[in-house]
Amino acid sequence: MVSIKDVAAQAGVSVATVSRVLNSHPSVSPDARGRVLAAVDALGYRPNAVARSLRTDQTRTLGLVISDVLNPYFTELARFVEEEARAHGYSVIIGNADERPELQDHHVRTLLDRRIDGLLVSPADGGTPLMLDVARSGTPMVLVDRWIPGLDVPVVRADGRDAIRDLVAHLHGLGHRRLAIIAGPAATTTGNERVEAFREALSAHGLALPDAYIGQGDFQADSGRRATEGFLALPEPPEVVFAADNLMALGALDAIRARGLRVPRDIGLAAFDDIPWFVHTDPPVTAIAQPTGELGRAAVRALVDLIEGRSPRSVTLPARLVVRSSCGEHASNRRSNL
Amino acid sequence: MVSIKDVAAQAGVSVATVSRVLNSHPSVSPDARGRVLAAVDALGYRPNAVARSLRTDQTRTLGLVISDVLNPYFTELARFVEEEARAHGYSVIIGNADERPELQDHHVRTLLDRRIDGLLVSPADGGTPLMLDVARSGTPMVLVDRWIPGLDVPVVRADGRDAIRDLVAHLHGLGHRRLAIIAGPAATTTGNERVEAFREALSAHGLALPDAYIGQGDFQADSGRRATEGFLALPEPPEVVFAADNLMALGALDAIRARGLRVPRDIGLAAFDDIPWFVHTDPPVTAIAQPTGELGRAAVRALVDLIEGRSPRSVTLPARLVVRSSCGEHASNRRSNL
DNA sequence: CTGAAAGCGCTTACAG
DNA sequence: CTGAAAGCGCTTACAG
Repeated sequence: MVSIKDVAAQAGVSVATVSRVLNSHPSVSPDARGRVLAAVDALGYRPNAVARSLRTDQTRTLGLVISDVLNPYFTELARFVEEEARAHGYSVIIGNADERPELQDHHVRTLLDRRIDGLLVSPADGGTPLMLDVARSGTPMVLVDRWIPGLDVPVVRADGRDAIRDLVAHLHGLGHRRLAIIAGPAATTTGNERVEAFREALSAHGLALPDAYIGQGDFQADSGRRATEGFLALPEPPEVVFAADNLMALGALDAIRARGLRVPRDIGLAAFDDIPWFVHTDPPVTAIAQPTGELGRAAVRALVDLIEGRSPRSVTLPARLVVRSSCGEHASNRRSNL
Repeated sequence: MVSIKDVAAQAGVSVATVSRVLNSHPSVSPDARGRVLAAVDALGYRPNAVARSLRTDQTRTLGLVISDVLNPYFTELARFVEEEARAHGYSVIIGNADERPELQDHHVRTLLDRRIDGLLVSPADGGTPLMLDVARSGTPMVLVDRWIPGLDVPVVRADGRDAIRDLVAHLHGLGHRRLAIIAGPAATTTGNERVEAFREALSAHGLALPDAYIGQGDFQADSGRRATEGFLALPEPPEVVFAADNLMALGALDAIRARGLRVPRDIGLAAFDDIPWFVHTDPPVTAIAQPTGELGRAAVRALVDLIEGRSPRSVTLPARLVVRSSCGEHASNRRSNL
């Protein structure tokens, strides 16, 4: 590998001068600059980012630890995060926790060892000891989507409360009364909140949320499958199942189909997180859409603020209900919705 | 940040000794080891990976540049790559090219600047000058999914030829004769090959592939939409459209639905790449499945071989046809397929 | 405007 | 078994 020394030799200047032109420091003579640039070009020199990081104590890199790459919601989030980071001159390294706290911690540790400048995480649970340490250590950190109660760290997330209320109103209007939910892990805020918001919305309509109608999931497809099988085996199964994320909705569809039942004729289905495929599923799935792009961008902006010494505030954006036909339709609405 | 010096001071040994116990070098007295470990623990010391990399000239990091993170096929590939890399003691940094050669090059350059130990890429086109340079420079590199003609670099990919032949036989058996394809970019090998395999399979049945039945796509949804609109506007539209990846199939479904048409009644649809949602689309989509997990694992193994001085060979794995109902069904088959 | 020198945090021959 | 020292490739006061 050609190093700064080679460039200096070729240009007939010191490495200090080479470094200055590379970092566009003002005090370099046009002549020296020209010779350096020519040498860089001739040699195909590229500065060693590792050495530079060691010296400057900054890597211009952000770490992003997401709960599950296979979840299209997080994939999309990751894409926007990278895009915004790039616009600010940062690269991002993604770690996939697969919804497992130990794997999350493994990635956090690796990222810290690499001395990333800041950390973006959607915690896989309520806060491992490591996560608490990191927060206390002063490493710039921002939480996305999910947060850790009691941690004084900026949080960028969507609030699904209103959308869930709209969903329940929609279901109630359709005549459904037995409504069930497949929840995420109780240790995650999104796991809890969605259940609580659902429960409150139900009670506003005088409906209860019995324990049997709360399926315990982990945000992955298999758990949606199992929870749905549980519901279907009940003496009085729910009329509609609300899956707290899109993968559990996929699992629910699997289970319903395996039983030979049809949506929405035999049972309705709705999901948190909207994805392009929901338009083409059989039937199209009613879902709650998050402003994913905005979330990703806001999270990066908050983290960069933190890194550069400013004090960002938490950001909460509204989610919104997208009605399709998976919960049944009003007679008057038939054929009106694509 | 606590450094190796702090640990040495606390343990009452030299930094050399600390380094030795950290790297489990044999010649360290049990006593010294004990004191170092205690100091590491007390101080919460974590070695600085940046400094270590600079010194050892290895980062234990692999770069993975994929064509499009939003494509579930590549997301899955990335997940398996990370898993296998972790098993070999490597981290991976993912770069998303969004099917754009300049963005791909940006990531390759960044990755090289970070001195990753090896590069895994599914090229966004036929080979930018940078890619050719990298290959020639001797940087350990393995191509996945797509490759660059004329480049002497190991390639790990699936061969869809047989599966495409099976698909065409299936379509022919169903009575379809006017078969169209939405191709990927001509500059990609997967873009070309799938068209050529399709054309050959057609000719084996005495069918031609007219230019009007070749839609030019770019592996992303929008292009599938546009190509399908083109097909539907033809005086004699095709009976079946074969999309060369799952995102273009999504676009095709959008276009078909927007026209008020139904699959497979009005037009059939098949796709390269199988994804979980295809089971639940309306109708379930006949697709060609790649052995994604095996591809990801084999690619990492090949790259690690290269890095460690062994000489891996290219790997080609078969893809396979998964018949569902999006192309119509034999009368005898009705109701037999879930 | 320029260069010599120190130093970032490690690892690793070398000498003892 | 252990430590002093060199060096990886940079950047940046400091002096001129």
